[in-house]
Amino acid sequence: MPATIRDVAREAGVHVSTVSRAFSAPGMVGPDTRRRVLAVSARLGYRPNPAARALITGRTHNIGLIVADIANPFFAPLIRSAQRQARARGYHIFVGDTDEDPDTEQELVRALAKQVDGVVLCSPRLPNRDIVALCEETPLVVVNRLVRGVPSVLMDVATGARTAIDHLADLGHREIALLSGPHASWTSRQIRRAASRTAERRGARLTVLGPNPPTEDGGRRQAGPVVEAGASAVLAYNDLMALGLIEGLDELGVDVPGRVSVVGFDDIALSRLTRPKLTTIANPVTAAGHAAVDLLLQQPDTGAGASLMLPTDLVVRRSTSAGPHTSTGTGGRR
Amino acid sequence: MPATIRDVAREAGVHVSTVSRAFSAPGMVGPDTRRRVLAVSARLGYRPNPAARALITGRTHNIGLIVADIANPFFAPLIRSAQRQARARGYHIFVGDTDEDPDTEQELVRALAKQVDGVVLCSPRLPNRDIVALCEETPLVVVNRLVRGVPSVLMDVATGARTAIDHLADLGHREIALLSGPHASWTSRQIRRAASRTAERRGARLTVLGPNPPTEDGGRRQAGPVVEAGASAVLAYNDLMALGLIEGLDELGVDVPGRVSVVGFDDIALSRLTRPKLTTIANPVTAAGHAAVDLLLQQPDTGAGASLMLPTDLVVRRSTSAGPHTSTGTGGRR
DNA sequence: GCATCTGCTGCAACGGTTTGCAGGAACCAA
DNA sequence: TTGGTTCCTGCAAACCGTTGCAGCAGATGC
Repeated sequence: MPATIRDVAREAGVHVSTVSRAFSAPGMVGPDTRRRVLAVSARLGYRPNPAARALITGRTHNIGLIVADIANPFFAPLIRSAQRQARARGYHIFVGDTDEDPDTEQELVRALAKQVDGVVLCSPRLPNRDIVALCEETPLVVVNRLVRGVPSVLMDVATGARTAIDHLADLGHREIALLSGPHASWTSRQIRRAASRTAERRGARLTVLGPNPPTEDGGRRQAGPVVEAGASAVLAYNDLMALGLIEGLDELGVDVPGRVSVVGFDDIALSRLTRPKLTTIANPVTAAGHAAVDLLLQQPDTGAGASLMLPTDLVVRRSTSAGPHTSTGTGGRR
Repeated sequence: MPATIRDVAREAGVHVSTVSRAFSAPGMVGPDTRRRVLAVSARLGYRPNPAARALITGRTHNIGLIVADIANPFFAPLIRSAQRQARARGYHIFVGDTDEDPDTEQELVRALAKQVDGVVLCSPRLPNRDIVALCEETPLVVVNRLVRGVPSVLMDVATGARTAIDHLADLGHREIALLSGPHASWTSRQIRRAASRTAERRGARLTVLGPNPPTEDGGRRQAGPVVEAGASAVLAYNDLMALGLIEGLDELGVDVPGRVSVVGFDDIALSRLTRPKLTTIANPVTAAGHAAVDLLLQQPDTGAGASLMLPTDLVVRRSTSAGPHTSTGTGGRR
């Protein structure tokens, strides 16, 4: 029903190859021929069929974007910026939601592989080995995970965690709890390691609570354990958990930041809107989405393996305050 | 490089058509032939190329999903549930972000049209006329808009708005402000009309403030105007605006719900996490995403034009309280 | 034993586009 | 006029599957 290249060719009195070239290699056809072809195309509403084009060129001008959970506000800006950047470069994007399930993740990549020029895999839950295998089947860029030989976009969560613990230690906290994320999360491991080290260096005790689902509810459930652990400060794997925790603590009558300080991770949009406003480590998600697409599309040029580390940032708001060991001597007063 | 149907045919010692049928019409090939073909396919990692398949069958098994803003938390669950339902039915989804721009919206539908079996258009900003035109080019389902002849999924925002105003009137509010949404939003018009009527019926005065961008910032900016208008209660076009407004009022030293009651719209996930927790009209977004996909995929059967109206729900939390005209006589005390 | 039917498989056209190759016209220089 | 360019256009193969049709073998019916 929609016009094909043949319809245009017939109507314009030229061969189909000329029509094709009028679109994809404008310099190769005579100016007046080109004008005529374009005019006819417009009149007939002709648009080249991407599937047919892909079949022969091997380039689909589509990319796949796979995340653990589309509805997680952490990913929303990433998807948005990836989509925007893709579109700017003439690409469309497929999104896939793995629901935190590694098998779905793998299956999704494979299913998409044939209809995309590459896949951006965000916060994968798959073991490295499988990611490498997928990488051989289709161009791949991984976000939030370091995999040897696979180009990746990372956010410097280790430094973020260090900064967060330093911030809490500076405030005089010595009993700190860490709400860890999903077991398969590389980010969570990074945070945990950096937090442990920093806590040790600062002479604070770090209690790791988890793994937890990276949701509000995952945080709320740890409210009890947090007070039992006697922590005066908490670093959460992400803002959602931090907010859930604050919620849970509130239900227990524990004031934040009065009795417990809470630091989140990500700086999702809503952490500015809660009360108390959340102190958190800002993750450069928008930049990451943009960068992942760029990396994917230029991949053949630069060669695989290029990785990118984006900086994180401590944003101090109102969910942290001075702890029991505030050193009035050297730390100054607040 | 990836295996094609011909590789499998050669390796299995059968004709390509047999391989094809082994996948798409298993009953038509002999059982042992089928087994052999499948075994070879597995060994070679063969998967039918969807583009080639689409070229001849005319079905891509993809659908397009277009929203005004992916990062808006209202759409996230919708995208998620649409993706899930699509996948359950063997479809993948493209997402497009129009950035609230009608032209982008139209262009996106057209660009996607050839590579999808249909498009779900959410909260379109395009005039009805253009939507009808698009509908003739590709199967279309519209969410949050009623367009004659185009199948649509609606949420009963009119009833929602009525319920909200009734709630506020019941609480004794007589000066109510409405923060309207984007000018091109059908939903916003519906809300406005229903709110006006209800306010009139209840003897309350409704001041319409807007149009506003449907964001936190759009709400914050109206904090001043709200107090100037002397309103003791506000209904916002969406939760984001409501939260922004509360934020703005807080900066002005106006307590919510002490001096001003605020009702939001949508019941996005985070409205449970703010303080005060937001009273809002819950929109059945997840159901809508699911339904839109179903409607789109069964479209040829039921014929176009089928529309679906999903119910909304008032969720009373802590951002509303008794107003100046509390009728202690009939309304009971609180 | 012959015609008929059923079940499986092969053949070849087809879908819409791209692209290497070749041919033709117009141009220039000698 | 001839030979060599340069530009433009047409031809046809190719991409990877699907599907209507025909053929063939074996089984069935009489």
